[in-house]
Amino acid sequence: MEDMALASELDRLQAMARELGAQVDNNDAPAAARELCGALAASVDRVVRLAGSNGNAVPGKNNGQPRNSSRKAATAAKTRRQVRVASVQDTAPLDDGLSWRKYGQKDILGAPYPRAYFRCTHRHTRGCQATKQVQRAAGDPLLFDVVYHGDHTCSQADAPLRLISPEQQPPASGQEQGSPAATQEEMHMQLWAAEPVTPPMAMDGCCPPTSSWYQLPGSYGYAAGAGLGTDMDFEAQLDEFLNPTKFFQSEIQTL
DNA sequence: ACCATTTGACCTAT
DNA sequence: ATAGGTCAAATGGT
Repeated sequence: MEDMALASELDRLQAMARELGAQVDNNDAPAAARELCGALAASVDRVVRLAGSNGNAVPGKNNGQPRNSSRKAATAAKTRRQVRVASVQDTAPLDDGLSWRKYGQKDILGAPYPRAYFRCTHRHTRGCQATKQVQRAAGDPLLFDVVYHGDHTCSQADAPLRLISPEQQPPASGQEQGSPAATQEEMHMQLWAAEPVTPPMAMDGCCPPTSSWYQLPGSYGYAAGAGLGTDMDFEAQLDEFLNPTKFFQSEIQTL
């Protein structure tokens, strides 16, 4: 349907705008370029706003209406985190430094790339229920949408704060593991890394020590961005998109 | 031999 | 009926 195409295009636009923004940020580009980039971002913003508010329910976007309004969704409340990772390198597998085991892959309707399913390696040995899904963003093979759900109960916290020293340990993002306050909540976040040299890494954390997010090394540029095909809140996306200085932005919703 | 990945089948929700 | 998610046998690498 055309809504799908619209959403896809918007996602592409946002992705490209962010990519551009990162480029502009990383290399001290001329002021003109920055300005242009800002204008572009604003334009994309307006388009997204129009699309989202016109009653045009953008597929895959949660326009306020709880898609899973049934009690089933309530009972199945799980933590869920979305991360968008941009790899400027290429299609190298996302490596967040944590032990995941791939257990499936599916072609997703309307998506050019299949979705891969991973679970924690220690699922059986430690009963860790954490899983993640990785899918290439439509239109931009360098963008990966990574969705984590479930709490890591395994103490893979052996994996230290990898963000601090990327070359030693891949970065890991914090999660609310062991944080009871967050267990009933859904956390969406986009994380965007753009670094020409570093290998693509999804900064997830298998078993983060706290619910806070780690500081990111300068070599990574993070920007909030479009949650493509998932129930991202549009306004939140915009806020994040319009605040590139916020390296991180997370929102919490209940399913 | 062990472990991870691949991939078609199967299950479940819509 | 269809799509998304998971299982598990087959396969390959170390």
